[in-house]
Amino acid sequence: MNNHKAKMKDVADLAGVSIKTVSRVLNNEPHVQEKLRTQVRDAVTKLGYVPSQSARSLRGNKSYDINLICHAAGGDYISVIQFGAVIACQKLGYQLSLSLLEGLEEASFETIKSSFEGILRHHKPDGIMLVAPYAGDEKIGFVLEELGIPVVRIGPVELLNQGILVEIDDYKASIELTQHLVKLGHKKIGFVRGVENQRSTHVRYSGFCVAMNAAGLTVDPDLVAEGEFSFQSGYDAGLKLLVKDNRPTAIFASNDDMAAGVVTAANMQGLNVPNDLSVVGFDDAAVAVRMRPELTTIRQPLQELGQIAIETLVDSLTNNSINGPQRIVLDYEFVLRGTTAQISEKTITH
Amino acid sequence: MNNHKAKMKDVADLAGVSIKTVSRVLNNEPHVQEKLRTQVRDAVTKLGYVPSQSARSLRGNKSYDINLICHAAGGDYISVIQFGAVIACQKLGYQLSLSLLEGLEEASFETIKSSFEGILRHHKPDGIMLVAPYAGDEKIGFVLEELGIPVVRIGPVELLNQGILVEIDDYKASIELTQHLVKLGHKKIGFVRGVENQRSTHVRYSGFCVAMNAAGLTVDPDLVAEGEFSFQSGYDAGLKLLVKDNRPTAIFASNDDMAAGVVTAANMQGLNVPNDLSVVGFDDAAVAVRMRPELTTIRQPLQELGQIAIETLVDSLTNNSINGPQRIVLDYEFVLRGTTAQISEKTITH
DNA sequence: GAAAAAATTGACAAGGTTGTCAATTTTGCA
DNA sequence: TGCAAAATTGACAACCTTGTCAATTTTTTC
Repeated sequence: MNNHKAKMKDVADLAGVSIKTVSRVLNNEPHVQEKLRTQVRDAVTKLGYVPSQSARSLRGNKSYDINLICHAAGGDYISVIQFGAVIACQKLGYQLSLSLLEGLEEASFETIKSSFEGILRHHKPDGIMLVAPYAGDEKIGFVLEELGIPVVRIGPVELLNQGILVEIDDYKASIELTQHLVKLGHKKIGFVRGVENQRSTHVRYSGFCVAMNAAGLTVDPDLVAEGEFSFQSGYDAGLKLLVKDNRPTAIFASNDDMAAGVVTAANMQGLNVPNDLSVVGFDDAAVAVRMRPELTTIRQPLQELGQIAIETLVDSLTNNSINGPQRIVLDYEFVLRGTTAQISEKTITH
Repeated sequence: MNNHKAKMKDVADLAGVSIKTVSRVLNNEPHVQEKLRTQVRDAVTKLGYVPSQSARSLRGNKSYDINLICHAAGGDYISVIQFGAVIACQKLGYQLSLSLLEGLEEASFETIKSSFEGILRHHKPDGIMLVAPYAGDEKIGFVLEELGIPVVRIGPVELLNQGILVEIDDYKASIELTQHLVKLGHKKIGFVRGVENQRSTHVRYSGFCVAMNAAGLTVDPDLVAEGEFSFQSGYDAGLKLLVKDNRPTAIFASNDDMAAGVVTAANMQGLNVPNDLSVVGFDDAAVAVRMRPELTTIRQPLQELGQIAIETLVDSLTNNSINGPQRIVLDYEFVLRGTTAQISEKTITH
C-alpha cells in the first residue's frame, strides 16, 4: 500500500485520463464516456482516493459545513434534533458544526448581526440550522438573509420569506390531546402555557381552546396558568391550579418538563395521578419515561426533524433550486401512557 | 466599503509590504520590525481582513476543527460538556464538529478502525474529543494513535500512553458522599452500580467500600445492586433493594438518573424520601432538580471539563509540546439537597 | 575595522481542486 | 456526402495561504 495520500492526479494517471475528467466523474458531471467513468471509479477504489475538502473549499468557496446554532437552554430537545442532523450530515458528506449564541432574544438588529459575524468570522458554513428559541426570531431571519446564508428552521414558527421550515402540526396535535382528555370524561381541564414570545405557546393553546369549544366545554380563565417550559414553572403552575376549590380534573401542560412539574406538584398535594388528576404533556422528552406513571404526551419525531431539515437544506444548496420559502410538516404520534385515566365518580362529585 | 472580500494581497498592498510579511505578522512569527507589524495590523483592521480557513487548511494541512464523537446514549451529560467545548473552541478560533459512532463498545479493532476512517473520510479534524462511553475504550485509543490524531478524553478512565485526560476525582467524591451518609447515622447503606465496562462504575464503588470500611461498617453484598446508569435500571434496583426485610436506610446510586429511579421506586413502596430513606446520586444532572425533594449529589463541573479539555488539546496542538500522556483533575462540588436526612429513630428500630 | 552571524524582507512555488476555454471527435440533419 | 451542432476531453489558470530559499541589511565578535 502506498503511504502517500492519493490525489486526483494519481487517479487520473492510473485511469489514463486527465484530472479534469476525474473531477467530472467525481462530481457527476455530464460529457464523459461511460467507459471512462468506470475506469475512473475503479481507480478511485483501488487507490482509496478521497477528495481534499480544503482544496474543494478553497476552489469552490464552499465549506461543506452546516452550523447548528446552540443556546444555553438547549437541553434534551435540541440534543435529539442534533442527533438526527449529524446522521444526515454524515450521510451527505457534510459536517455538522456547533456555535453558541446567547441572549439574542431581545437583542437589536445590530447586535444580532455582529454576533453572527463573529461566529462566521473563521468558519463560514454553507447553511445554518436554527432551533428554539431562535428558530422563530424574525430579526435573526433578516440578519441571515442579509448575510446571504441559507437557513433551515425547526419548530412551529412563522413562515418567513426565505428559507426552509420543518415542523409538526402542533395545532392538530393539541386538539388531539385535548380530545383525549375530553373522551375520558374530563370537563374541568386546566392548561399551562409556555414562554410568551414563542409561537408554540400560542399554537398549542389555541388548539386546546378550539377543541374545548368544539366539545361544548368552556375554557375557564382561572384554570389557565403561565409557565415557561421549565420543570419548576410547571411545578409552580400545578400548585397554583390544584389548591383551588374547583380544581381541574385534568391538566394540559404545554411541554413535558412542565407536565412532570405538574405531576410532582399533584403528588405533593396528596393527589394521585391519574386517579385524581390526569396530565398530558407535549414533546415526549426524556423525562416522560423517567417518571411514574409515565407521561401521556405527543411524540415529536425530533431525530427525524433534524434529519429532514439537513437533507432539505443540503438539497436546496446543491440544486440551488428553491429560493422562496418551503414548509415541511412531519407526522407526530400520540403516546398513551399512564398519566391519563377515565374520570372517577368520586372526582366528579367532589 | 469594498464589496469584495479582502485577501492577504490587499492587506500587503495597503501596508506597503509583501504578502509574506503579512503572513508573518498574522502568525506571530519573528523577524518583522515592530513598525511594519503595526502597519500590517492597521491594514488588517481597516480592511476587515479575515484569513481564509480553506487556504490555510490546504497549505498547512490543518483543519482548525475539533471533532466530538457522539453516541446515541449521550443525553444530558454530554450536552453540557459539549457546551463548554463550544465556548472554548469559539474563543480559540477553532470549530467544534460532531460525529456519530455507535455500537463500538464491543467492536473489534478492525471495525473500530474502519468506522473512524469513515468518519474522517471527508473532514479531518486536528483533534478528537472522547467522552463516555468511548473515553475509556482502550481499543479506540489505539486506533486513534495509529491514525495519528491527537485525543482528549473526559472521565474517570485509564491514563493511556498518549493523549490528554480531564476528569474529577471520582474516588474521593464517592468517599465524601459515603461519609455524608455515615455522618447522618446510616449504617445499612445500599449501593447501585453502573455499567460493568465503564471505569466510573468501579471507581465509585471502591470509594464507597473504602469509606464504609473506614467508618467501621461492612458492605452487605445483599444491598449492592447492578444498574446501567439509566432511570429504569435505578428504578428496578431500588425496587429490589427496598422490598427486602432488612432494607437499607440509605442508598448510594452511581449516577443521578439511577438515583431518581431509586427515589421513584421508594415512593411506589410508600417510603418517604428522605424520612424513610436517604438517597444520593452522582453528576448533578438535569434530573437532580427536576424531582422533589431535589437530589443530594456530586456536581461534576461538566462545562468546565469540556472547556479545559479543548483548551488543553489546542494548546498541545499549537505548541506541539506534549507528546506523552497528561492528566488534569478538576474540583467537584458536594451538593446538599433534600434527599438525605438524619436517620430517624423509627427507621433504626424498624 | 573587517569578517561572521543574525535579522529582515520578499519572490516564488506548492498545496488539490474546479472553472474556462479551446481542441478534437462524434452525431444530426439536409 | 457534407456541414453544423453537440459531445467529449484536456491544458491551464485560479482559489489564498505558507514554506523555502535567496537577497539584503543590521548586529555581533575578535
